[in-house]
Amino acid sequence: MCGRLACTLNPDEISAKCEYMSSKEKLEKPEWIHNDQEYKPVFNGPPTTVVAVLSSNKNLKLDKTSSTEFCLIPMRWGMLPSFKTEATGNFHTHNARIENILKSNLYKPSLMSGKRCVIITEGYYEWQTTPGENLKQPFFLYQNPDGPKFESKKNLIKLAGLFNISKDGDSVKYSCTVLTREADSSMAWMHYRMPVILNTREEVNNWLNYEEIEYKEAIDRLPKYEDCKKEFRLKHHAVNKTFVNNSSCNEAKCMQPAAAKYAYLSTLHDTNIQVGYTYSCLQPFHFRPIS
DNA sequence: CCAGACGTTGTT
DNA sequence: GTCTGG
DNA sequence: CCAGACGTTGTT
DNA sequence: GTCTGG
Repeated sequence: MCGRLACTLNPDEISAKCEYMSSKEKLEKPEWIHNDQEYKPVFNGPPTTVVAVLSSNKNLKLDKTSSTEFCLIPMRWGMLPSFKTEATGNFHTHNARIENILKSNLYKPSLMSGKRCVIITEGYYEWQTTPGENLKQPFFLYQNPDGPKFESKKNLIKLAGLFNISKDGDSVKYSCTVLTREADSSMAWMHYRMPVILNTREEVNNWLNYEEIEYKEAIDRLPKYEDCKKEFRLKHHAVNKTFVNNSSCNEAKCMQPAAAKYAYLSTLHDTNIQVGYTYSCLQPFHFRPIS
């Protein structure tokens, strides 16, 4: 899941939509930190794309700290392990299972050093697989009260993640990964995993404020999709597979609604999902069937 | 002791 | 089939 | 996530 | 770096 995303807002728009309550009880817009990676708006971004990431500024190993408590910083999506220095090969992870992060050698160092972050997206893509058929229908998932009018009132989807800082020759590279968990029953028809989504300021603060909230507590406080308010539930529509499947096609048409290629998909799924809705033919997969 | 792994995804 | 690159 | 490569020789 | 397996 969560292997392709979109974020078409410019840096200033993102900052405005990431306003948070500071420790002085004031609303603050996070300042952008500049490194040698560069965030650019993206319509169809695969792992390795540079994404906008919100983090506490205190664990970023900066020469000077930013003027805001939280800040935005460009990071490579696809976390490089902390134990690799220099040319890291291609060992990276763009998703991290929340079930595994506490016992994993890869993620424990990030958790222990407070490298918790929020990956800023406008939406993400998911490919629905159908058992027994070699067909995959891509969908775009997003939070936009106006539906698919991408020009106005864009709402962001904030994904809980972890990050790392690794040496890359003479420079320093920031990289991050998105936490995933089993999909809620209303989402399972599309895919059996989903990202951990943060909606409220409190949820964002719980995850980023690593000095006040230690990692085990922070993980416990991560919200479950099935508990989120109706206004935060994701919308979706089918998208054009010819465009979206090709990660080199970084164009707005990737996000546009398209007819699902197969009749059963368009009749059952080409509407916004309802809370509690389950598509009985596509239960979550399991690694091994019980029985 | 040293060597080698360290991850997710999909999927039946 | 499996790895790399986008 | 998907798409595309998957190789050697000789050498400006 | 740190844990597991030999």
